[in-house]
Amino acid sequence: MATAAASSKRPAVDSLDVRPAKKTHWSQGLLTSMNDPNLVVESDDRIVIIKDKYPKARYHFLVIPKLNVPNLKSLKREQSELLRYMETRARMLAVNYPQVEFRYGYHAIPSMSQLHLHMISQDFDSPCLKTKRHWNSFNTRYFLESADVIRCLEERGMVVTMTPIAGEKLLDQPLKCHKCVYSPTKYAQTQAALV
DNA sequence: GTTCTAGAAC
DNA sequence: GTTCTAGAAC
Repeated sequence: MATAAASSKRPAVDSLDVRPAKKTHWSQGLLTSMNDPNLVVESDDRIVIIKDKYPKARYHFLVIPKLNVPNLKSLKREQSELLRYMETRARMLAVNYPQVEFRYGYHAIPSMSQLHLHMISQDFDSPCLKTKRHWNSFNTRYFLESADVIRCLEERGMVVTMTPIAGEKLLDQPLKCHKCVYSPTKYAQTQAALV
């Protein structure tokens, strides 16, 4: 009786399952972001383009295939067309930013699961760009040009990247300007302060 | 991937 | 004192 009374008073919304979604491991975050309307900027039957949650430049997007493709290693030769399509969609989006220079590529050893093509403007002006590793992930060979990845897949039937150790080595390299010879050292910083 | 923080380095 | 770094947690 008491139970029946309580349940009859309960508003309809309570009958919906409002339990929070199961916690997923952080490395699966892209699969969540793909479905976040606040992040999605383009979408069709094959791909989703989202804003990077922690943009490392003024414009930083990720093109993600809807097909489950965990990483570069899992790509088969037949899927080079998908990679071409991802780059094409990225370049189509870039048309909206005629004055902005972009690069299109993949991280050699990404931390997040699900293949994602970075489309990043070359200003690298962002409060989220905080560490040497951030910089080097876009400005050393750690950043694999989309065209090179596609060529490799088509010529060799697989994407050849590098070992995690080789990746770490690149991320740990000294900072170096992507436009000129400048390399910020303690000495250079001291001299700059004196000028 | 990010954030936080303790200890090292400056 | 401040800054940098590596490790753990998320």
